[in-house]
Amino acid sequence: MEPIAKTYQPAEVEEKWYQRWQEQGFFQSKPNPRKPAYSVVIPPPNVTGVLHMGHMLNNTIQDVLVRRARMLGKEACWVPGTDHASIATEAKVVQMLKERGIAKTDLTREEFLKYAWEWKEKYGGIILEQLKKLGASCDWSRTRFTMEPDLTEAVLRVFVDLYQKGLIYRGVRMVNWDPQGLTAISDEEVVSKESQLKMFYLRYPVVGAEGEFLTVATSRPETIMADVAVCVNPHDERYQHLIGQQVQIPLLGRAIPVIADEYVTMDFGTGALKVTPAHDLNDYELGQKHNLPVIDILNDNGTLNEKAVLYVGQDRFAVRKQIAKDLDAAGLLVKVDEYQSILQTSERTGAVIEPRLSMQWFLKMAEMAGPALQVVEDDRVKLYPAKFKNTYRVWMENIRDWCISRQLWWGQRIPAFYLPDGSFVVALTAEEALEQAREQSGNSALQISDLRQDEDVLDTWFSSWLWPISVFDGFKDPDNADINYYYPTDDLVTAPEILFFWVARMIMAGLEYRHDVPFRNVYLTGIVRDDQGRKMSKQLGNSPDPLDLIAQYGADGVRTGMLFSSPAGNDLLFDIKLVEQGRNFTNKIWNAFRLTQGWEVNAELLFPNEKATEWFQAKLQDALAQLEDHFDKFRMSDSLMTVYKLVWDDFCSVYLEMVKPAYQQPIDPETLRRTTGFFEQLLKLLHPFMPFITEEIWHLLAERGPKDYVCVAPWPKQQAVAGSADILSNMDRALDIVAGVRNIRNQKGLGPNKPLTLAAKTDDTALLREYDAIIRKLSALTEINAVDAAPAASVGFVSGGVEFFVPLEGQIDLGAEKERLGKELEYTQGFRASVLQKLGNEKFVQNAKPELVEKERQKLADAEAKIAALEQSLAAL
RNA sequence: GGGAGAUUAGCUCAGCUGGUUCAGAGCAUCUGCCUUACAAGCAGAGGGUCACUGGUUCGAACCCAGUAUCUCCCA
Repeated sequence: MEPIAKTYQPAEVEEKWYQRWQEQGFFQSKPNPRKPAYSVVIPPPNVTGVLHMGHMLNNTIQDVLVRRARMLGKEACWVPGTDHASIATEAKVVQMLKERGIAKTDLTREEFLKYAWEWKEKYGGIILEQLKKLGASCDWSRTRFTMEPDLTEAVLRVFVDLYQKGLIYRGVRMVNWDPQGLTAISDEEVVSKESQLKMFYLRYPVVGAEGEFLTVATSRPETIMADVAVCVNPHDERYQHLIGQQVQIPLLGRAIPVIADEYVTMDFGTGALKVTPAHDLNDYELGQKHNLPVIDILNDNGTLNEKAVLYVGQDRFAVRKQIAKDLDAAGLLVKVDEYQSILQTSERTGAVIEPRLSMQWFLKMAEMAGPALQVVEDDRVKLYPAKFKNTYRVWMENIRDWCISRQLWWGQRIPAFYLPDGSFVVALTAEEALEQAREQSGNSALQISDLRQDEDVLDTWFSSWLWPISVFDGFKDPDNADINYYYPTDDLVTAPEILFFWVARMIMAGLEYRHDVPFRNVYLTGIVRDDQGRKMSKQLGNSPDPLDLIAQYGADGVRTGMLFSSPAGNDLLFDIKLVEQGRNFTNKIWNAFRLTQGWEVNAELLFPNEKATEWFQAKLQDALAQLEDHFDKFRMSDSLMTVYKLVWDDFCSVYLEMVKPAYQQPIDPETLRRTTGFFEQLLKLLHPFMPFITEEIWHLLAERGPKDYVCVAPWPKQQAVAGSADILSNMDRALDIVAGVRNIRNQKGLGPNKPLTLAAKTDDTALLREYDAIIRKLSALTEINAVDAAPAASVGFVSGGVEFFVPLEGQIDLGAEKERLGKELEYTQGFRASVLQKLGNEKFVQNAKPELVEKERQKLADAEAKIAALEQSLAAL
């Protein structure tokens, strides 16, 4: 047999096992009426994206849940896929074309889409391949894409349906315009950024009052050409005389009225607000209220149009700089202040958002929000951590209509068809549209070519909100076996930032189209940050490449590293040390395997390890119960930590040390059998976290049948161990004695193997006799004796209320020993005093639970025994 | 400006319905060890006025009020 490597080599085994799992079809799922279903849909990543640390965390958690469910005997189904990410993908395609010298405007829609699909075929799905490296146990045969034909059809049907229900409408609204992406985006796609801005103070000459000015503060001087009024607070004494007068727009000279409205804050700026309805939402509302006109001076791309009169064709930011100079030159600029404010930017392109009036499609939210809030309030959908329930409620109660149209080509084209007269019909196909159009217009001569389909596409989230239904073909075939079996799905793992974008809307769609929630539990992960708490980003360059990490530390190491510090909902401060710790853990497991692997069996030997195996069995069951509890509460890092400590501390540091034979000595068959059994149990518990190494060792540990993989092994069952509590506490006492001896070895600088003896001052020697072999083995003692008094020249310690002594001829510092015992005595006396005080308190004795009072009495008795013992020891010195 | 949450060891976090002298884990730290499974390791140790101030209670990290600081969401 080849020697086994001293350190675990993940690269060699990961590829192999992932391939075997797939060959065996372990990840593939189909409805099985004899098993309970467990389903998860992946939050579809952007089809052209690459794996980042956030994906790693998110998908590791999903895989842990799915693998455990599979082992629990459920029909586990994890559906993978990607979304088409319209803005992001279109931007990338536009960029690619630009590099080839092609402008989007040179292409027809069809030509552009051809390029886009080409791009998607080339780069799409890379991320799914990367997930395999992580070990993700998705059913790849079910991979879906939000723009594939079936899912597109689902989207269009839903659009038509909601339109017919009167929930979708078309209207002019102030939208968030992305001048770079050249599209409207929804409120949820706007990112507010704290920024240092400049506040310009401009003079507006008062009409008919030579030399008098009204000073207005604005951060956007380039929009003055779109001003239609200046507004002051009606109670502002400074401006009373101006209300109803007119002022001139600086440079431009156009006269606009001074109006009054309580909306204006008197102590912000100068208390005079320029009103620009076309370019600010609040101004728009103010304009509506006061019947003011709307002057839109911006083009789609953020340059000024001819309505601006000045600076036509220049970009808004260039104009801002220029106009400031020009105003200053004209003596109309009073001053410029720096101030902190919020800048709205596009989540997709990073461009500064322009509030802009335009015709868009909207989905009414009010009707759908009510039920979607209710199911979360009722815990029919549970959020983890629960604090997000509040956030969710606030949002749902203040929800606004959803702008679902995007001025892009990459996406599902809105199935609205315009008639020559400007009216429109909504239908799934052009043929149906034609039929409707003929009926609506009364013109039976209309042809398809007379209809013009809406140019816009639908928001990507308008596809993703259907995901839990559409991946199971629940729209195409609402009564099919898959949807009936897998829906509602069980758990959804995603980031809190898309709670509204996506989670809330999936709930709405689920209730609308399946009359049931889309999932029962939503686990919200935190954001992966670097060790300084900064969000990981490409720009900062503070994000490691996940695939490099896997190559370097192994997928199992990376997975556990990510989970070590990721309590639900909290951000994860990523530190490479965590991954190292994960890698070290794989190595620990590997070496435990090497140890047992090296044992030679001697069939003649008797079984000497009853106590040790009985204890580990109890310990394992204890840990299993804790583990189940953590899993039930979605406490992933606690689950992992429970297994980590069970394996490292209890199995490796204690159990294996208790049972392992002396160097080059053979082992008895029963110990080997039981140890191997324990190891198998541990591999099962470890498997969801560390799929690769566990599969590797599983197969090295024993000859396995063709279908015998830990990946599909049954999860250990909880079973009561008779006398478990005593077994555990007795061993704790024994191990505490071991620690006492080891501590003395350390303090006195004795080596770990120097033969020592131990004397115990007690009459109750039952425990010592029972655990004699274990204590002696773990602390390298030749013998343990019961004594009546402290042996001369010995160092002592107290454990479990009993005094122990290690005789050490000529190596004791009497003074230090006295001091130590004195401290111990002092502490114990203090402890007794506090217990006495409690027991002396009549109200305590009356009010507290009887078993609590009894416990206190026991503590008192223990303390008194200990004090007596310590006093004797001190006297003996 | 409105709302939510947080503040426990150097760091990241547990601490369930108040009840082991004011408390736990992992990592980090310190000390000693290359003791043939593992130095990616072993053994041991130290470390906290539970943000602050009051209150309720026989008893408070835990409940209440206020203060401070931080984070997130919304405007």
